[in-house]
Amino acid sequence: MAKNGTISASVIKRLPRYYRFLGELMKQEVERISSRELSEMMNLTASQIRQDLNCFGGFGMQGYGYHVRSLHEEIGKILGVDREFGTIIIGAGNLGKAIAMHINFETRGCRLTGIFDVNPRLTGETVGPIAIRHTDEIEQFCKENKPVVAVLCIPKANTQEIADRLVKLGIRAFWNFSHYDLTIEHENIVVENVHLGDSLLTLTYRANNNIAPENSGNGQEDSN
Amino acid sequence: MAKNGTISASVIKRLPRYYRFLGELMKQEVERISSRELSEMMNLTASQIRQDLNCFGGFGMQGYGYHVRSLHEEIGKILGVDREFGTIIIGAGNLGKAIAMHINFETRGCRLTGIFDVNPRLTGETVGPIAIRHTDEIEQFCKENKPVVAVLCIPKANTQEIADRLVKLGIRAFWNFSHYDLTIEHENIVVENVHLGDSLLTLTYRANNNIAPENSGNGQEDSN
DNA sequence: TATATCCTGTTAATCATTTATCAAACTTTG
DNA sequence: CAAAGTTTGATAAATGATTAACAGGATATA
Repeated sequence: MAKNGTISASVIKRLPRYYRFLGELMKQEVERISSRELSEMMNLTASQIRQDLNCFGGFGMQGYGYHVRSLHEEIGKILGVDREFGTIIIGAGNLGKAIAMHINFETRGCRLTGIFDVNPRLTGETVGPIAIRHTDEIEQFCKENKPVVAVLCIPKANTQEIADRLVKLGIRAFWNFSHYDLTIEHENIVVENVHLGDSLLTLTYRANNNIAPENSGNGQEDSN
Repeated sequence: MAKNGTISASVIKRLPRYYRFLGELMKQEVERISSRELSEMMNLTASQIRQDLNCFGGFGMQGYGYHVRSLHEEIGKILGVDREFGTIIIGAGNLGKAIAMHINFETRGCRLTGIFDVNPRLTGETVGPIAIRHTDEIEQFCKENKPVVAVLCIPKANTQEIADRLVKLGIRAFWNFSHYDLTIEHENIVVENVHLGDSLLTLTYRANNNIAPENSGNGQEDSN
């Protein structure tokens, strides 16, 4: 909550969503917006939006609101979308390929530079502009290209082993889609466990017990 | 928190993870486990585990702990894994196919019965055991098969329109992977917006500001 | 069987997050 | 330019979530 101190996880989770909505507003050539208007668009309270933004600095102006373009830019800086973290995908199965094609890494501070798979039959096949390499080449590749982010799309049995190996090669952020709860003891290494299966289960739970939960609004929920 | 009252979203989000860990313990033929042991495995406090489980009833026994098999079964019931919600995927691009192949719907109370895409070239192609149908067939299919869950893997421009159409056809739960914040005004309809892009952005934010956040432990984070 | 140990369910306390409030500051309008 | 209307940033209040504490009941052991 402090302007310099650590930002709470709840706030951080909302930042990308602010960034998206502001991007949309920019496309629609909206110049200014108040916390009240934005709150209506986003299904939040105006108070929360002001509180969140003030963790990072007073971007608004009384009687005016927020300048859409500047706020978008500021949040972009906070999120680090201007960086170019080298990014590799481990596992070129259905999911690995889908993520390679579906996620716009560039607009999120990442540059996808390599895809790896243990299956030698896939070696050489291309996913978009990138050729699949064999897992044995990871060491060589990392020494040359110094990637920072690794996306894990591999079976759970191999996940911890591969992750430990990647830590030694300088990977500092793991985006883990494997059906396994990855933990890295090392400091300064961050992990995001996605667990799509868990996400589906919470959905079906809510579908079952669907007596319009008064607490969480109207049954919408975000996974982030 | 009340035993009958509404369960908080925070608790619900943890249930699938409990379910997974208990499943693993069963595989390892562990018969009983205490909240303390489980808390060490899962990186939670024992207190939280007991608190969470007690939202649903006293499954444990003093001096003994929890019977792994029974607890697994109970949580399964709560999550509704025994149900068979008919499930369809809309959009058979990379992501739609990957989800069809990668997610075990059966073990999560869902039965995947149809995949649809607007692209007529994909019609007839199979994904696992399921043939892709053209989007025009959705109406007919829903009348005959009464699916309840829809997985949206389509561009954001079409998402709201398709969702509204599906609501009329009886869909009551949306698992939305499109780059769009879906909201359904209807009561008794639940939505889970996944937003993989946002998930990546929170990861890179944490990688940037990576001065070992004392609050959230050691930099591990779950998306659920 | 008696004793020491263990562990749950529950209540209380702490901590975190969200919402409400309001003075100060800017914009708009006549 | 003055008055009316907005809207922020900051602080306070309210709500929610997590952790701690502990009595009561079960197990394990000798």
